[in-house]
Amino acid sequence: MTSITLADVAAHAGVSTATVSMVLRNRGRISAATRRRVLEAIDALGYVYNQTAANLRNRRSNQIGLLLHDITNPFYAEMTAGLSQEMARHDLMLFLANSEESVERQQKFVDSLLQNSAGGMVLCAARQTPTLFFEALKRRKIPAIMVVRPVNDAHFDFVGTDNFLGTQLATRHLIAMGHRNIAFIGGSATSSTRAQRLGGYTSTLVENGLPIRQEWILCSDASQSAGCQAAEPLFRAYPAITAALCYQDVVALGVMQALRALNRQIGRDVALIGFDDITEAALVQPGLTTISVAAREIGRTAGELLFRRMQGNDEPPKRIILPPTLVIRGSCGFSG
Amino acid sequence: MTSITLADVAAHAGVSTATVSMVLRNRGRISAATRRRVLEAIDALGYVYNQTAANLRNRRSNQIGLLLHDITNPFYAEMTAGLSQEMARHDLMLFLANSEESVERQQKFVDSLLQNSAGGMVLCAARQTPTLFFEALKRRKIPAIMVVRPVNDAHFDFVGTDNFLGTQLATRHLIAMGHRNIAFIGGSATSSTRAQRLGGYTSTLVENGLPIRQEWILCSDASQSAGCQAAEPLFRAYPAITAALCYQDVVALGVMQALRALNRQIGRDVALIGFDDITEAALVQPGLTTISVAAREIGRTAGELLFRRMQGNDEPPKRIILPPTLVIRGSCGFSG
DNA sequence: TTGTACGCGTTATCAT
DNA sequence: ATGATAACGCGTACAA
Repeated sequence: MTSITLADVAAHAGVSTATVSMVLRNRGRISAATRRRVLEAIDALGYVYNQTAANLRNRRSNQIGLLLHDITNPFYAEMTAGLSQEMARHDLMLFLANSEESVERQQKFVDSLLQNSAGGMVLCAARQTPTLFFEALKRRKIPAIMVVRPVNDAHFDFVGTDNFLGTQLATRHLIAMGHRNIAFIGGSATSSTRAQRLGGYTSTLVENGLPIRQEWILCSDASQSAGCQAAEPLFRAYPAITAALCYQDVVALGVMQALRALNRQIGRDVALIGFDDITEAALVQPGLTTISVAAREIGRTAGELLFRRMQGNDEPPKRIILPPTLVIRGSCGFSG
Repeated sequence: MTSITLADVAAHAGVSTATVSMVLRNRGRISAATRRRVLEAIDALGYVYNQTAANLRNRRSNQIGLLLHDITNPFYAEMTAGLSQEMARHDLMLFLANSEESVERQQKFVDSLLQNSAGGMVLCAARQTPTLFFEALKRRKIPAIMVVRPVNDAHFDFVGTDNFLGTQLATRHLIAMGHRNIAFIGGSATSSTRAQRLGGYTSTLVENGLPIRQEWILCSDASQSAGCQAAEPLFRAYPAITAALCYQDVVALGVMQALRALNRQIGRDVALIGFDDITEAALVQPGLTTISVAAREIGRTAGELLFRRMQGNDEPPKRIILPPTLVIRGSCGFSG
């Protein structure tokens, strides 16, 4: 099965390899007749274009990489779908890797991308990523878009959501519903995303003359069980709390569990708001009021921007912040 | 930024390119001293291996493709995570594409894989895939593993679950709980997976001397809303139905909605079983009893098998059927 | 439109 | 036992 090469096609069509290459890529000025002959030869021989040879010659491939921590997280799955769609539109191939927050795996993936002459990458960097990683990445001239988790380096493009505004919206909503004792549950203490969300919450409390109570602000891992474990002692210790803003929907789902265990009815005794608007938020009973961050749109936007960068666009780095929206469901009750 | 090549490394270390190549790939007989010199040179020059050049020479890449219809479906996200993990173990790069059931997009992706000399692929073929597609794929010598959706061609390896056994387990469980009037809701009429699941259901009914009522067997799209729309008229028309077996969890979630709208309590008035054991199944209230098909395990297994095929294993095509298990939650009640 | 040097590892064959 | 030589994989783009 000695494969057919572009040279074979050229010979069969009675033209040069340069001509065939130009026909294949719609470049240069080729007469219609020649073009037809070439296309016929390609068809007759069953020629398969060798992208690898082209990539080698071009010193650049049509492959881009997406790094996440966990594709299983519905938020990231949705984002991936958006990016994937955008990549398909431009005939780019998408590499996927899950870091699972491992800096080593992340580094390995990026190294592989470089070895494959990837055209670019979209990264949601692992939590403990050292500054060195970004420094090294900058030196390579490969376009890289950061998503979701902002990076402390203005060199990189970033696409994410307005965390601050998101929790502002949420907190205002709770206050408008009459709540005065609002807890904040979830997130890792070292997360800058959390800092922003926390900021939206605390600043809105202050604006409304409400006190900030440190003991009502909790951290938790990004899982349902962690949310549940964090929430139960909180609500037990402070029965005055009538509402909680959660760092993530998945945490909010855990808080729901805790409240059920405490026999406090969600939407009546306690109002709950999440963040992310994952699919599950619409499925639980009552539905989880949450901040929607348009995960798919983040993916799509990152894809667009990356594509432009790959085309040579060298405007200054951009920070694209997609506006979050409040999605009202049953978990805050429906009274004003 | 003229990049460092293997030849540069060789020059710097005072050896030939062959030697450097052998060091990099741990092949052949290289003395420890030479090896060290080469490694030092690599380090000193900041050499980046050019995988593309290697792929061109090898006429094969370390890249493999995964085709799904929708990464957003939690079942497939989970499977992807399993495959991704397996690929990372073997230093293989994973291409991802969503066909969204489009035969064209699927073909395009596979063509791209061929053009990139992919080492193999894992496919969950689009629903209307023509036989020609598989015929053409067979002629290429590239390993391809089919997952989840079986293909009518014994040439291909397959990894999936035992749909028949799954619905047998589910139906037996319902019967053991005392149900006699059991509906079957969901799936596309043309799906062979559905045929199998339906078979497990009907044969178990027959085994137990229960009648099969065609009007209690419904199709539906794979969405919550479709499940809801299908279920409501059914339960309205046939109040005698006390249990339903759903083609998919996502359909079951819709059926739950419908039952709530009809004021029939799930787990008490009507028992419900799903299929897939997606994350949401554990989150809804009451929890959805379902058939777990170990999505992650399917991905991992497909990855293992693909890797072996890429290593040259040419045993006859395998059909690996992972056993499903019944996961009991609240949606069937807890009485025996 | 064409001729052809080039991108860069790989490995079979040969040398010491 | 170690290492060198050089042909090769195949598309691209520039000079002619």
